[in-house]
Amino acid sequence: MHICEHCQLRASALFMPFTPAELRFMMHFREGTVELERGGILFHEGDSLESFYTVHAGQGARYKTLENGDRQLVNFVFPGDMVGLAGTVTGATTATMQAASDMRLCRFRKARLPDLFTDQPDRAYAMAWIAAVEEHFLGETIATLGRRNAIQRMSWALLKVYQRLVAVGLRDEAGAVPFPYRQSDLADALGLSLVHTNKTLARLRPVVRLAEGRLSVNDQDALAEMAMISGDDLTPRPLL
Amino acid sequence: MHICEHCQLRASALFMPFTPAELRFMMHFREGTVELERGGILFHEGDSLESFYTVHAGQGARYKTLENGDRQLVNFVFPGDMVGLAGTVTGATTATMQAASDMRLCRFRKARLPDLFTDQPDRAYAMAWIAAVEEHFLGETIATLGRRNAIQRMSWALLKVYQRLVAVGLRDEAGAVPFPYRQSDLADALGLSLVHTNKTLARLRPVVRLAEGRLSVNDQDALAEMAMISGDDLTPRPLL
DNA sequence: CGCGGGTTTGATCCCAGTCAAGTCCCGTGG
DNA sequence: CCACGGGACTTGACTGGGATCAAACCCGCG
Repeated sequence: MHICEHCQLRASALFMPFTPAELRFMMHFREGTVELERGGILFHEGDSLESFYTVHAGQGARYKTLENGDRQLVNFVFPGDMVGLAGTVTGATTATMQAASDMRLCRFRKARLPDLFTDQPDRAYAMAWIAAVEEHFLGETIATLGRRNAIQRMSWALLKVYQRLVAVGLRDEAGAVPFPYRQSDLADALGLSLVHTNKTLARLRPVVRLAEGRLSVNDQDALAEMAMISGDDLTPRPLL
Repeated sequence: MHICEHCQLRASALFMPFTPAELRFMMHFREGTVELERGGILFHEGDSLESFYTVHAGQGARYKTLENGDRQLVNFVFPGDMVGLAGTVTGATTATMQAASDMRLCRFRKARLPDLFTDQPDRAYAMAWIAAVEEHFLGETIATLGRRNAIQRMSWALLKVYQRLVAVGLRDEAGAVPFPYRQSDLADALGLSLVHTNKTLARLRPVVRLAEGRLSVNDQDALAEMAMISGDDLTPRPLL
């Protein structure tokens, strides 16, 4: 399931293929691409958007800023993801979208969204599917923040990120995946302080390492180890 | 935005009205109603559903059960809400849906979902809208669990529940709304222990009371007070 | 060489979890 | 009629995980 055949190239492991007719339609539907440099902001929380996007390359994060000034990261954004749909449909994005590395995104006009639904009911169905998957992840995040302790949260997050990046084909020979986020990003994602985030990472160092913008896992056993720690089993999930 | 004109009767304050043609279509699309008694389970996490539902009356909750056995409530479910869509689209629900009071729901066949998208693009758009609103709530929940302390979480949750139930017209003369949940439900929703939930409620008692299945707020000032405590302002949100 | 962003480590404190009792209330059965 | 039990709620005492404060360290850069 996907919206952009272009971004789908990178995310092919995740999504079903397009028919030629759909491809032509999508090429037409797409408005262009957007380049975003590390740290760049695609939209702010509350913005009303004229476009939504799919991620072609690079990684980012969506976060909310609370009244007292601190940040809660809502999710990481990876190649193949769709962002900003809420901002076009409801007139206000629910979070700020920022690039953690240089990114390239495909842009789609809001105005043509009804056309998409009318002309391609399958695409509308795909969007329902994507929304459902998104909801699944947010639900897991809620469970993690609500009920797991620091080391469980950390291994859960790193495991999910790793699996996701492997799925989109970004694992290198050494078994590492790109990880442009800072420890403070992880802290804000997991609801931990920066200091405790660091100490927790130290405890996990025998299993997983974070260095030079890469996340590397020692071996397959390490993955199982992380799953064990996080309290998440390795049985392949039906979604994603 | 809504899917069921029947449930919309209860939730009319929230949703836009149907056209007569849509009404005829929806009546046909709906398969029937479901009665659920207090404690009853509509579906379990992981179930593949043949139907999804809208809530006509009563309240419930969606929760996940973790490996270690404890529960994380993902969201409360109120009249006008749609539940189980993910279970029909992706083949696996993301959480268990349980009734906190007796409930009546409207049921819609999965098999007819593509028809809905094809025949009524507006309805498809409505579903995107609903998904976006849902995502908004889940994001707020994540921010709350990640970054707020016990008393902030509690007043945030009670305020949201209260506002929501007022919006669907369930406030009585005394300014109270039905609240069939137990303190342990609140605990599981907010990621707190039952004991601390109770103590936090005690601290909030000058402002808000929970008794006999009702949630009552002293006055308008109390609402502002809760908003202040929770760190959430009272400015009306664009999304409900 | 100084500076700033990111990371690391140690010391201390406090919010919330855990354990333990006890109350209130209602339904059931002797 | 009262004893019993179980579910929801309450309250107190103790403990610990993670927040906070503080200080380095490392490294690339002007």
